[in-house]
Amino acid sequence: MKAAARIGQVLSHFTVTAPERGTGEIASLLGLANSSAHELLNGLAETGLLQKQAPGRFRLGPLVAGLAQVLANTDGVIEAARPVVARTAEDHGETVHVVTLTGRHLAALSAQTGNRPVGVARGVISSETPLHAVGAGKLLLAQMPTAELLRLIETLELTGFTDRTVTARSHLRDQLSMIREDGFAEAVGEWHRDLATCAAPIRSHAGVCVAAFSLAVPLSRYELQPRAYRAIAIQAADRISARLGWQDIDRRAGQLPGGKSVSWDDVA
Amino acid sequence: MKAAARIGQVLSHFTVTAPERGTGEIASLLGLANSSAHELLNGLAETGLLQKQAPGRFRLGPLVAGLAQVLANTDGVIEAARPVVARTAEDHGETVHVVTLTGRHLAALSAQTGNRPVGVARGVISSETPLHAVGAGKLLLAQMPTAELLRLIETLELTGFTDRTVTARSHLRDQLSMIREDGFAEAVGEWHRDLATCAAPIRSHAGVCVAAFSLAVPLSRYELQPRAYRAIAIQAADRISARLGWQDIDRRAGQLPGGKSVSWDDVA
DNA sequence: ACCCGAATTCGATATTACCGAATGCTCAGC
DNA sequence: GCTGAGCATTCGGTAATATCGAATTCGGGT
Repeated sequence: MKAAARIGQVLSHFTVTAPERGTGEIASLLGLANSSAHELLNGLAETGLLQKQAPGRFRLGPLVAGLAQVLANTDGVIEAARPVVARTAEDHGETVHVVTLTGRHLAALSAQTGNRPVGVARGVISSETPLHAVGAGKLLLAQMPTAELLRLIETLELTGFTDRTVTARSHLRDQLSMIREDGFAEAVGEWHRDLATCAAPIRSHAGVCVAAFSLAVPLSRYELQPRAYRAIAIQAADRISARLGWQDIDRRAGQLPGGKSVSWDDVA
Repeated sequence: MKAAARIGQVLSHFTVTAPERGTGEIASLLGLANSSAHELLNGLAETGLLQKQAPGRFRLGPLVAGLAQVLANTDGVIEAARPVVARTAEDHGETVHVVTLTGRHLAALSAQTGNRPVGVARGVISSETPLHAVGAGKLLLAQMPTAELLRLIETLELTGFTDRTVTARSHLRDQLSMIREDGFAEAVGEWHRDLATCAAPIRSHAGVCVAAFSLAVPLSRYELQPRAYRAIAIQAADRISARLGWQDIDRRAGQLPGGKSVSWDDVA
């Protein structure tokens, strides 16, 4: 396997639920010999991508934080989203995320917890979040090029978490095409019984969906006024899109032609 | 060269001032053939550490943002610093950083810009920041194990930026030993003529300095009340240290025995 | 003091990272 | 519309190194 892929795999195993890992742990997770994992991890620790806490205990390192600062300062989406995220979290007191898709996993570009006593932790959106059970996941799936999407769906593990979880592929496909037309996705009690999430697309100047604006709300509050949260998410996403230079010509008349997505990875 | 080190190098070349790079660019920066750089960059883009904007144009990718979120949720220092950073930036309106040392470069663990019309951008602290010309750099140097520090100083490029920059190694060494005793460092107009920075150590429960709390202020405001900023930095750093479990037994009586620093990398 | 599990070291082998030359692509100038 | 320059990209051969398994050391627990 290529070195870059290997290192990506290693780093991806450092998660919110397991932020510290050992040599043997990584070895078995990747199916490598302990000695190989040892060399990898220690190498990464020397460069600063990881940090050695104790012999054989590793965490993500300072270089990650540094790179993230660069990203936060230079990435158009994050930059444009910053004030809107802060404002929305402040105004409504709910947890807010800006999310993209990395391969088959979600990644939070920014996160802000609400200020209410009962609320959702910022950790809900991470690489471990099941795509099919949160609003942002569904929305981002719905924006993918159709061919690629169909291939991906086949390989997704549609774990059932509650009785509301969508576990049938056909059902998911139907939902996604509706979401693509609506420009809005929600998942109410589909992952955790007491969690509701919804999301709206953030579009670049070219009209391509580059991220999702996501709201995570305790179910008890969400079901009091679902329409309101829907409006909040869409409005916030549109505001960010506007800051990215998107001209909302005819939001109601229809979406982009055929949902065609331009990605340079498609040249394969 | 080892793969981990190579990849660290590549990523480190994506900076605030040059957030987007091309194949040939990286190749010449690392002294590789174009084809090698090509394979590296595209590999990284596939894993999500980088993002391909156009053929041959790369930026940091969503995986970096995701990892940073993990770090922000699980790293004790960042976690403990979050409220203090927010509070300090809010109260005084100045730009605030939490900084560590990665090899020979600074890395910002968190950053918050002030809200004043005239203020310092958050980008001041990055891997490109000269160690010897900002408070955080000096402070972190001063906390290093002595032997390692002396070796590092010899290899530092003490570029002169203004007439106040410390460019003599002997002068720097003297300053650093004072800083270690004081538990405070400042750099007034040593990098940019109109910039003042100061920093105080953040200590873990074991008393080891794990990061620096840094204040970046326009010189015009700083020189009005330098003592006040000093107090703010020290107080904030101490507050964070307290949240990390540090018992400040005798701050005035003296520092840690000999400034001995425990690092698992020292076993070499 | 002893033992057990896990990390680390070490040498042999297969993988792949690297290079240089040839090709393809995009854009600027004519 | 054509041509040329500067890139990125592809490809095959070679040298470097990632990987493995066994032996050793280290640290925590009894």
